[in-house]
Amino acid sequence: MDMDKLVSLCKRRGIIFPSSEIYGGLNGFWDYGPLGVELKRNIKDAWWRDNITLRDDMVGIDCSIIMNPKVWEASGHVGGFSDPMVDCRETKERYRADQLHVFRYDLAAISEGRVQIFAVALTGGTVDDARGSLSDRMTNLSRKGHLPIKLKDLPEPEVVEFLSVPVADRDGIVGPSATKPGTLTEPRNFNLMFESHAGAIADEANKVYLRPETAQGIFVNFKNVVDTGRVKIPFGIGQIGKSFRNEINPRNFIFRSREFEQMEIEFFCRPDEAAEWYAYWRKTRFQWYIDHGIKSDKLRLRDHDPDELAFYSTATADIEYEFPFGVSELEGIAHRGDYDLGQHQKFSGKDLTYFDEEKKERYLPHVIEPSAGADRATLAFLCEAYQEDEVGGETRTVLKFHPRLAPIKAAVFPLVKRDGMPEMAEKLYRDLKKHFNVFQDEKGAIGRRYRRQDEAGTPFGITIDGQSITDGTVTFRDRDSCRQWRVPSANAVQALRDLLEGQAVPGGESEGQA
RNA sequence: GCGGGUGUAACUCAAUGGUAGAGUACCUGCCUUCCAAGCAGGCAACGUGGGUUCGAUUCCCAUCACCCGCUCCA
Repeated sequence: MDMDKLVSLCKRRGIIFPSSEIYGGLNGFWDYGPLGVELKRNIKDAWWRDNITLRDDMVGIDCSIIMNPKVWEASGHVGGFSDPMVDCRETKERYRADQLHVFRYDLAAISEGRVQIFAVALTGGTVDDARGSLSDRMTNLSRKGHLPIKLKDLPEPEVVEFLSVPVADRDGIVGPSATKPGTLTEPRNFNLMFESHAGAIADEANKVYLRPETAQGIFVNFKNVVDTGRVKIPFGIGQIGKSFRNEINPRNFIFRSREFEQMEIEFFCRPDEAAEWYAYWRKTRFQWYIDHGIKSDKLRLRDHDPDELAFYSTATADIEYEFPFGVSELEGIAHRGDYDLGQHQKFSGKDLTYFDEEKKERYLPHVIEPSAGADRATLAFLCEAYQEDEVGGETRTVLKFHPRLAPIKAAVFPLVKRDGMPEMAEKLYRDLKKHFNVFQDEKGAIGRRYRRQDEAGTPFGITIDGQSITDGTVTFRDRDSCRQWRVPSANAVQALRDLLEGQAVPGGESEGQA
C-alpha cells in the first residue's frame, strides 16, 4: 500500500484535507471532510460503546482542555518534558542536552590553564554507562589526530553531565560526532505544551496550557467521580477528547500531528489486583482492533523492555500497526501504579485515597491506562481497508471497512432513470435514512456507481430494477464479494440492520464481517 | 531544527522565457436493465512573496506546505 495513494484518495473523496488549505495549510494540522468525520465518529462511537456504555465498571467524563496549570506541574509536563536540545554545527546532529555526557580533563598544568573537554552522546544512559563510550571515542579521536595532546599524556578525566559544565567552558567540548571543539549550540528549550493566557491580558500570572493528554483530567476528577458516581473499585473512567503537543516534527499524514484526539481509560483497582487488570486490558484492547477489521499481521502487541519503562511503571505494552512508513504505536496500555493519584495528592494537598468497603481498608488505587489515539486508529483502519482488487478484469480501489465503521452504510440506486425506478429508490432511501447513514445516486452507469461507493467503503448497494416495480424486491450487493441477492423492499431496513450487525452475506462465506 | 526532493485543474500527469494541454472526476443534455459504456457541451490550475527581464508558470532568492532521511515522539 502506497501512502501517497491513500492521501490522494482521502483528499479526493473528502475524508481528510490539509488544514486551512487555501492559505497554504499549516504544518501538523489536518481537517476531516464529510466522509472522514463519519469514519472517525464511528470509531469513537464504537470505542465509547464498547468501553463505557456496554460495561458496568466504566463511566465517562469530558474535561476542559485548559486546566489549572498546577495540574501540569503535578503530572511532570511543565518541569520534565521541556527537554533542552543541543545541535551540532559541524555534523548537523541533534541531541537531548540531558543525555549528553562529557569527559572533563583539567589541563591547567599542561595547556595554559585551559580546560579541554570531550563529549559523547548516549541514549538515556547514566554517567557510569557513559564512561566506556567516552573512552572509545577518545581512542578514536586520538587515532585520527584530532587531539591536541597524546592520549597517554592526558590526566585522568572526570565524567560529568553536559548541563553541569559551566557555559564558559562549553566551547571546549567536542561534539559526539564532531572532530573539532566548539561546534555544539547552547541548549534550546523544547516546549511540549501549547501556551495561552486565560483572560484578556497576557502575562505570566495567567499563563495556561492546552492539555497534552486527556488522562490528567480524569485523575483530577477521581475524587469527584468516587463521591458522586456510585462507583466501586475496580472501575474505570473513560474520556475522548482533543489534546495538543508541540511535536518537534509532525510527520506521516495524520499519524503525528500537533492537534489530535485521544481515547483514554484510567482503570482504578486494588494494588494487589493491578497486574491482573493490566493483563486483562492488554488483551481486551488488542482484540478490539481485530474485531473492527484489522485482521492482518500488521497489528502487533509489543511489551516494553524493562529499560524502556517510565520509572513509575511496572509494565507497559504498545499496540502497534505496520504503516507504510513503518511500525508505529496506536495505543499504549500502561500499568502506572499509584503514581498519578500520588502526585495529585501531593500537589493539591487533597486526600485522594479510596475507602474499600469490602476490605475495610483505605488506600491509593493503582491505575491501568489504555490510551489510544483516535486519529492514529483512523489512519490504521484506512490503511488496512485500502485495497486494489480485480473485478471482471478491471482494477478497482476499495476501502474494506468494517460495516460498523463505514461512513456510509448503504447506497440506493435506481438501475436506470425511468419507469418508476427513481421514485421507488427515493422512497426506499427515505425509509433507510431514518435508521442509517445512506446515500442515493441515480447518475451514470450502475457499474460506476458501485465503484464510487467501493471507494468510499460503503459495504452494501441496493438497486431497484424493472423486477422491483412488479414484485417489490430489490437487489442487495456486497462490497467485498460483489455478490448479489434479492430482498423484498419492505424488509430492506431489517435486512440491512442484520447485515450491519454481522449476519453473513447469502450464498457465501461471511467474509469476516462479524 | 538540519540535509535532500517535490509543488501546474478536485485527482494523476504534460508542455513552455511570449500567461498552459490531456486523462480521470465533476456539472448539463441525450442514450442506457447490474460492475469505472457511448455521444455532445460545460466548469476548472501554474503554492505565496520578491528579484532578473520588454515579458516569468519556466531562471534566481526567500517563504510556506508536503515527501524521504536525521533528530524527536515524555
